[in-house]
Amino acid sequence: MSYANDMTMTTVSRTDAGLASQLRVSVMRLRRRLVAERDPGNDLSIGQMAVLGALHAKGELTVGELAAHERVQPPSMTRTVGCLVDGGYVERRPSDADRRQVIVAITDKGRGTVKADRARRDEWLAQQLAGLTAAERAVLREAAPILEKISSS
Amino acid sequence: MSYANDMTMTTVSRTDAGLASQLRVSVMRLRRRLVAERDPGNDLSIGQMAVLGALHAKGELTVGELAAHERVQPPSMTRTVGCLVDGGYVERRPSDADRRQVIVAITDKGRGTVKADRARRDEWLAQQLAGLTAAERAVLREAAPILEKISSS
DNA sequence: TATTGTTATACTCTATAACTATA
DNA sequence: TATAGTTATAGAGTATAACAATA
Repeated sequence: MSYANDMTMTTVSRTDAGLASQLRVSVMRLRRRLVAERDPGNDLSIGQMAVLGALHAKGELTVGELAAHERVQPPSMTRTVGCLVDGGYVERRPSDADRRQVIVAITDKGRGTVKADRARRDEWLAQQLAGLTAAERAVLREAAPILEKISSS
Repeated sequence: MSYANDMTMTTVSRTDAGLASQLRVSVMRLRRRLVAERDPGNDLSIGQMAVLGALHAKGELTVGELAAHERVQPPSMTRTVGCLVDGGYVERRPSDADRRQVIVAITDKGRGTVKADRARRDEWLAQQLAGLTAAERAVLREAAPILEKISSS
């Protein structure tokens, strides 16, 4: 990658502007495909799966925390959580520390659903990756943590 | 990248399964950030912007072509196009070849909106890219077309 | 009095079904 | 008769406003 070091500052900037465009389009398009490859045996909506995913990662969260995490208003989260409770994917209980708060916890069924859904998406993506060259896969292996770094900063 | 060639088939598969997971999470998260960085002076919905983007790229399309492109039913596209017409972003006219078809064409205002919206997203992304090392940017420059290839296959 | 969450209600987006115009 | 698009109507998801319980 030594050629990058030979560029002037102006050239690097211009190239990066193009990179931003290209990367945005690539990411948007790939995400669309990944969403389309959702588990058909899974009747939960995108929003419900997002909440379940957050709970799978963080264990337990209050309704307010979930609303903030998903950037949604509290009443919307109340509704979403209600659907998940009805389906047996999560359980709801009042907090001991502050009895106004409601703690939402994922159930075993919920964990299973998250894992199955992810496996389904990964299966499609892994097939696509298998169609690449080893060098291309190596590039993506390097790129993934960089994309992650960009998102969380 | 010669190490990949030394791996057994099983090892490669196992590694790629992990890569699929990692890549999926990275792409999903980055897309969420990019969507959040939409132009606040732009009151068009995500779906409307997607249609405008398609027209910006392809010039003119019929309602049916737009519906197929956005994977939406024709009545939904009729409605979306109607909103865009009301806002002056696109124009609608019957096809000369087949008078049942309705051709939708983007206006100058529509083109301006697409460019402003993309500039806004690219601005945020370019800032993030500027915080990377030259080597990391080089990796992303290689990765973008590979992500594109995966999506369209 | 302020905060957490819920209920009531309305709006947006998309879908299916029925219809009109053209091929 | 088949196709392109529209209109009518319904369902899912989310928002704001008003309210109940707790701090």
